[in-house]
Amino acid sequence: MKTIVERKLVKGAAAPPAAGRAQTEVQNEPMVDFIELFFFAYRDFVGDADRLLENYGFGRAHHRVLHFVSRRPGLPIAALLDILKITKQSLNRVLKQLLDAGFVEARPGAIDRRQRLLFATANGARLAQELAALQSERFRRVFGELPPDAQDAAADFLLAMVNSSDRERVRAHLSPRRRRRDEIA
Amino acid sequence: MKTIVERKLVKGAAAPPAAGRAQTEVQNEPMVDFIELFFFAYRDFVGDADRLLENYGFGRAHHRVLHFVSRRPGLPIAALLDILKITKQSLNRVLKQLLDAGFVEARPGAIDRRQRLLFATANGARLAQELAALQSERFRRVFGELPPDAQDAAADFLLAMVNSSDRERVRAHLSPRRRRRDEIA
DNA sequence: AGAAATATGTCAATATAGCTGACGTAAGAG
DNA sequence: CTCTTACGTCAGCTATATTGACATATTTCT
Repeated sequence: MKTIVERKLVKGAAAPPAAGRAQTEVQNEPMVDFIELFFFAYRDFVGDADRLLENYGFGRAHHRVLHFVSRRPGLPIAALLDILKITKQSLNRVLKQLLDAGFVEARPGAIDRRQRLLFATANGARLAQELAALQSERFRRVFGELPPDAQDAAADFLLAMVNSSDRERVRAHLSPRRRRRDEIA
Repeated sequence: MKTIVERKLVKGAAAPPAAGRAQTEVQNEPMVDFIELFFFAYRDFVGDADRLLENYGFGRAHHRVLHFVSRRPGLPIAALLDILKITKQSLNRVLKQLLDAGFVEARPGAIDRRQRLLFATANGARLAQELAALQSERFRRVFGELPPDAQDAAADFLLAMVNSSDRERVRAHLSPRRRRRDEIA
């Protein structure tokens, strides 16, 4: 029986079809490097935590929720949804698992009792810290290999990459030392 | 006070192991900032392309395949799997759609005819370029807002973030100008 | 007070992107 | 001629996301 493979193959391998391609913009070219670098860097960055999370039966979604809840104690649901840019239905499955497992807890808001404010439990904080330690190792290695000003440069670069609509909010949650860096603007 | 800003990489120079607990504590804190910055930066970076891809009925998976096929004409399946770190079954669904849609084509290898070498078609190259242009815009804005040396600093940073096992291969695919930057072995 | 808006939960159906395991086939390598 | 490699494919499963509809408190507005 003839396979689909044979049908799809183009007979007589010769020159690539789009042979004369893409000399279009010279200034465009170097940015393609960044697209690729960013992909690989992020791929390996998240890969670290993934292995640890498996031991707990959690995935990346749980990691993100736990991270932000632990970093922003008392975070309301709506704020978390806005950070993650997902729907409440998506969040709910993951959040419920974290609540059931006792890594996160929710308390009704004191001012607005419709809100459920999220907090990491002791266990949750411990796991969050374990995960952060793992990923911090990578950053520490990286900055150990680079000149001393690389940390500030990287922080500036990453912050600039964020959509301007969210940039100030992201910056507001950096540690005070780093946040102060470009308040001179 | 900093004396000289050394831009060259300190290769293989093992970072000093934790000198003291107090310092570890201090160094730990800012890294959490980077974890968060990296998340937000990547979230918005990929968000750009997602909107364009919807018009074609494609997702991120298609984007990644198209990107690497277009950047590495004649890429064999196995190499693509290794780059993406996914299984062939996962790749196959996505790749088949790109083949059927005429954005990618496969030719048997000239040396090893078991291989299917992947190429972007003219249409595929056009879409890849459109996507790259979109994402390049963000980088161009970012580097427009930062000092002139930020571009090299960002490239060094991102490359250092990649697992050492893949770093040389990633670097080998950078544009020659950038690749030459730290060939000082 | 009553209506409207808000914050959240939930049910159902669906899409996408990944996975493991098992099996098949053509072609290179020993 | 066997073994291995490079790939395709079937089947079934999981994780993460989506849209749409509806329910329930609680706050806010008129």
